[in-house]
Amino acid sequence: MTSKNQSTLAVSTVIFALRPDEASGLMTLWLPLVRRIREPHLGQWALPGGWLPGDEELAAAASRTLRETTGLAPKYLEQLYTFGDLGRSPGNRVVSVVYWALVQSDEAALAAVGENVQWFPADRLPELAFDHNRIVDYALWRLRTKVEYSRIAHAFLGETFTLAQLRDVHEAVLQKPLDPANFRRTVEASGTVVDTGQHLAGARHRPPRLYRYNDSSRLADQGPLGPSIG
Amino acid sequence: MTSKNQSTLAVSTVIFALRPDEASGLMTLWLPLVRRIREPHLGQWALPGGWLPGDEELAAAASRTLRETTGLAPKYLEQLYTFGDLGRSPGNRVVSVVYWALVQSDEAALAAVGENVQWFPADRLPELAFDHNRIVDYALWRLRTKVEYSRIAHAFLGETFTLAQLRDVHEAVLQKPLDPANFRRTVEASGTVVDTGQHLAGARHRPPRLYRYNDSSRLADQGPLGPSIG
DNA sequence: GCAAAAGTGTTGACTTTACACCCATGC
DNA sequence: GCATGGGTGTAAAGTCAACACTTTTGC
Repeated sequence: MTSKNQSTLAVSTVIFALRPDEASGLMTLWLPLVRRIREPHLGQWALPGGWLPGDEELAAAASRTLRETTGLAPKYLEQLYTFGDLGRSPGNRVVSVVYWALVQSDEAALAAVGENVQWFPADRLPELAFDHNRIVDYALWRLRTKVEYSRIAHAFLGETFTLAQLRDVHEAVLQKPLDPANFRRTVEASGTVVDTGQHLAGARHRPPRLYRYNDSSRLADQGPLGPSIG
Repeated sequence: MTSKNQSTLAVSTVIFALRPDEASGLMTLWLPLVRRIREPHLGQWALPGGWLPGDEELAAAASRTLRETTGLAPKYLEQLYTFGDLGRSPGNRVVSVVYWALVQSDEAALAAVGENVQWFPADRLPELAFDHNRIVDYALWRLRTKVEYSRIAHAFLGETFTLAQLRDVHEAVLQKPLDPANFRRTVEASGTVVDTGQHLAGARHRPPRLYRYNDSSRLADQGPLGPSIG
């Protein structure tokens, strides 16, 4: 077991959701963490995950462990990186295949929260177990530098959405305001969304159009690797 | 060994070098493959790699296995993706952490070539063992869609180089001709290369300037993860 | 009508692209 | 001189950011 030629394989997931900041009211990124219930790092917060069974696909294992620990089912799931530094865990060396996931805001609200599962704002995290702070930093960087935002934004939203909602998502991820006029033109030109013809009434202003994500436009993303949706 | 909860960990590397195509004389991407000397897939060509020892860093293992099998030492080494599909290997499930590497053209010429190691043009490969064709496709896609070309180009070239050589690299990777005038301006504006003041004489035309790669400009690449150079 | 957000139009700044042209060397 | 690639200049086309302005709803 603790032989020189063995490493243990684990799967972890960084899960992002978008919800309003309690103080400012602005949409910000949050993520759920689980409290360690055994050594090492007992009591500290960590990313949800678990050991990889020999008969389960990597993405399926990521999906399952995060469902078991947090009750969440991701709309978007993609491999992030594999961390395997010798010193990242005391004792036997652990190689972790890490995924990153996005969940819808309303689903995130329903997620199990308790003594051992809690949401934290992505840029104000406590000190996490193992090298998990580093992992979250990298996941945040990937989220923000990802060119293909339409799919990401779609993962945060429902089936239909207004351009203002879509813009909110982009602004929250990029952490800067976007010009509504220019944003509209950019999105329309990209062809990643389709006008449903419907409008959203109720607000005390002109009813905005509802759009739907254009499924036929999701190529040229991961390249030859098909996009994995857990 | 063949327990339900065990997977075997391997490390493989896709190595690229740039060399002139025999027929056209144009620079194209080539990669070395090793012949399988045992089952499964005995006799087929495969990516260099090996099992991961429990006491070796991932990047170090990638570096070592490709040195042992091909004699090459990469100037650029980066993690590509982790492949772990259940059906990718007969028998026990194998999870492979795959790296991609770039080597200098002149060094590639010195590399061991024999019955069991051979170079192939990247876009005309034979049928490889396991899922290695898929892995190479993905590595090629990553190479071509990588925004940060200067470091990549530098990895293919020597310490000093002319802008024409640098342009050759870019043209080979992107597979399209580039305007020499505009290329020059773009590179000079980027600040990734420095004029050495020296010139390269001997050709029967105006002697081109020699440039050097600017080390202080290599940030904002992998983000929070430091670049690994094996 | 008024406020608020949806949605359209326009202009100037900047970037990219195409190509004309001069420069310095070997033969 | 002539051929060859190095290196410079420049104008048209295209892209992007800022912001004025019109439209449609709830109250």
